[in-house]
Amino acid sequence: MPTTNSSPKSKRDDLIEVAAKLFYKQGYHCTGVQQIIQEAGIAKGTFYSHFKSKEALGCAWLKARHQEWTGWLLDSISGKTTAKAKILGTFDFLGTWMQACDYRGCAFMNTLSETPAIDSPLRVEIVAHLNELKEMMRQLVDDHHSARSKKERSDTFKVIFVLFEGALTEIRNTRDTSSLPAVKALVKSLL
Amino acid sequence: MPTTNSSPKSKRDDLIEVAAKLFYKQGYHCTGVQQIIQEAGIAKGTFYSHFKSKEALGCAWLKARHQEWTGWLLDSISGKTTAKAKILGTFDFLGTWMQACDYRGCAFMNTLSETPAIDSPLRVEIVAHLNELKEMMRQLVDDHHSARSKKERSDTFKVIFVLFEGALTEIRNTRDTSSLPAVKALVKSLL
Amino acid sequence: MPTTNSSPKSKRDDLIEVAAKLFYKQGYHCTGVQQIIQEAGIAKGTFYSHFKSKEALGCAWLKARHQEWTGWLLDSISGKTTAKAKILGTFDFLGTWMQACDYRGCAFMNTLSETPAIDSPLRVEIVAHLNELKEMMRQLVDDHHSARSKKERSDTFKVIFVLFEGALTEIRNTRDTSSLPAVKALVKSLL
Amino acid sequence: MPTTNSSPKSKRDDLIEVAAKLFYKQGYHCTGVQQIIQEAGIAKGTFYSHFKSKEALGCAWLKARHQEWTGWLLDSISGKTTAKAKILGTFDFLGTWMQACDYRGCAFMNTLSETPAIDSPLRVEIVAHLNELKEMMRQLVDDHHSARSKKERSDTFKVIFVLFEGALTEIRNTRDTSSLPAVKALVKSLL
DNA sequence: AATGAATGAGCCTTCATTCAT
DNA sequence: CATGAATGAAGGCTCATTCAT
Repeated sequence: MPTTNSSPKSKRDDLIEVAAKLFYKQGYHCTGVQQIIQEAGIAKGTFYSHFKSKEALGCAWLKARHQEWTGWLLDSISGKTTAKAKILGTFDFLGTWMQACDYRGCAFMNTLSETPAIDSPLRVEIVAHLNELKEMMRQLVDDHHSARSKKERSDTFKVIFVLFEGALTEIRNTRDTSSLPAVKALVKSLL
Repeated sequence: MPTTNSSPKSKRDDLIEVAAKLFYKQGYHCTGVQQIIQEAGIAKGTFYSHFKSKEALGCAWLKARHQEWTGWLLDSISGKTTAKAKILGTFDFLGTWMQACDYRGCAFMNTLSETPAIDSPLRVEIVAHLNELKEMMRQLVDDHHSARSKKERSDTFKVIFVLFEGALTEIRNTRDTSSLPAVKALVKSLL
Repeated sequence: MPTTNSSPKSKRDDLIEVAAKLFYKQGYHCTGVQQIIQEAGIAKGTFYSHFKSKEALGCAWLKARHQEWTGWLLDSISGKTTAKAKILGTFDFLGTWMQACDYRGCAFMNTLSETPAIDSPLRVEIVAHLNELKEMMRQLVDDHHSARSKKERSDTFKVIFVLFEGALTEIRNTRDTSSLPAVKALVKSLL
Repeated sequence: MPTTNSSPKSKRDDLIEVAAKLFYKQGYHCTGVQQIIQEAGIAKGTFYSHFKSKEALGCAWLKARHQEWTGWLLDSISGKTTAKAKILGTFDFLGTWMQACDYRGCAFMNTLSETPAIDSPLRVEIVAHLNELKEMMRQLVDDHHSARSKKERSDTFKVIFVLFEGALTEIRNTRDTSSLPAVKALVKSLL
């Protein structure tokens, strides 16, 4: 995601950008503040003038990541004209994106795995992201199946969302997208 | 997985047992060797006479975890007489187990999230587990659909496995099993 | 020590005022420049345009504190008409002031405890304060015992000053003024 | 205070010994863990295997200091045969000791100045020391004035203790023992 | 004067691991 | 096998100070 305007990036943005790369690739706990500031070419003190803690940077990263990733997803389906096509498009996006990210998977789910403490501030961002993604897909299903009963729509949405999460997980685990066509075919049959 | 004989547990087993609890609950990187030996009541040196590194303990944990978890799964479906009932039973198991483990999810997938390095020794255990689980389920689908074409069986298996991984992920993320009935109904419709 | 005119306080004075509160309450080394400027609502750069270092602020604080505290002491005995009454009054002041300051004790002695280096600039202010206080009390004793020999006056002053410092210390240590009456009675017997 | 036997000192004792020197000379907050381990020739990790924090070392130091200093005091008056001589001896000790310690004063009072927080663990040790010293002197006064009323003994003790604390403070402040003879003479007159 | 971003040495503490006993 | 003292690199974070605006 290149910045759209040519305004000079702030150090804060530099830090988030570097952290995004490292947290995502190496994991949150395997990435030290030291490495982040080193790769960003920024002093220790500067880091802590922008973020009160590593955790605060983690939250800022997840907030930014939510915007970025949601943008990618929406962009990828913006050309589709029907809700059904959009839903199917999200599964195509899954394959494309996972290959592009070297099969690292969902930043939010990965960070949730690393941060089981139920009161972690990171969890707030994670849950917010997952909920928003969920609502986005629920809306698409509702749009497509507007004629059906609430219960039917809800169940359809539930399994499609589980298929989305499952496909993501499977591709991450195996570094292989070969399950995707069958999954997509099943989704199609549900719509 | 209880030990089959009544011999006193070795220190090595004590360490794995304590590590299992802590790695699973807190995460691999958030759990220090110090905490493990402390809670196991074992000396530092003794630890390193049994495991050459924390990573080696991690591998031993995952090996043991594979046996334990697979045992739970097989036990839970051993009463079923048909392949179809066994497959559906795995989804019931999912709900029961996830509630019992406080929604922490799959030790292997969580550890994969924490340890993205592709050459990590932990990854070997993770991949082995996931592959064995996959083969187990593939066998069940093959047994059930023995009359169908290889391609059909393969596709059915793929989507069921994705549904299994997806349901697991969804329950972990939301600490809620309410997606499970719809997922199970879909699986049933596929068999 | 209120400012004698009604001009708005300068930032410099704000800084000294905030520092006074924090240095006294928390100790000199436990109080950071950051906290001072934050509570004063003043920028980092502004701080260093007024004081070349934290130590310089410390000196300014002690200078101001000397004026303030000496003012309190003099005010408290200004109503007394004899030297003897004034001397006894200083011990009454001790009790009143120590209770008011929550038994934190003498800013100068406390800072001396924190700053043992013999060439510390802070020490200059501390010694100056203690000397001036000493001369003030010596004058009172001289006034009262003007008929006695120099040696006698000097010895009387010495023990009274030691009793003053001792009472201050004792009240600080115990957060309790119950030694004061006995001390005051002894002082009275010496005059 | 040299160790009386030739047993090899433990690293823990080395650390306390080095810390004692540095905390006393430079102050608690001006002395870093780094400097302590460096001068003790001990690794970081070793430090924290002996003390869970710098504060814990501080407490251990004060505990040891209490024994050491009390020993010095008792030794210095053990040759005296009467309570009166012992009391007067404590003031002689004051002068001797203060010159020997380069007028740094009482480790406990200095540390109290640095650590105003009322719930500091260091304060527990400080208060314990001051109380024990107080009881020691109260006992001497009681022994000497056993014929007098409780109130009389209490008041005498109070002023003598204040004189002790005051003399200590005055010598520390001025790096000069010249007040001591007059103080000692006054104490003598009270006994 | 005034600002506040930027600095980097230093803070206390924890880490996984080694080694002599 | 078992011990636990010892290691030192690295962890996250705060410090007093500088400097371009």
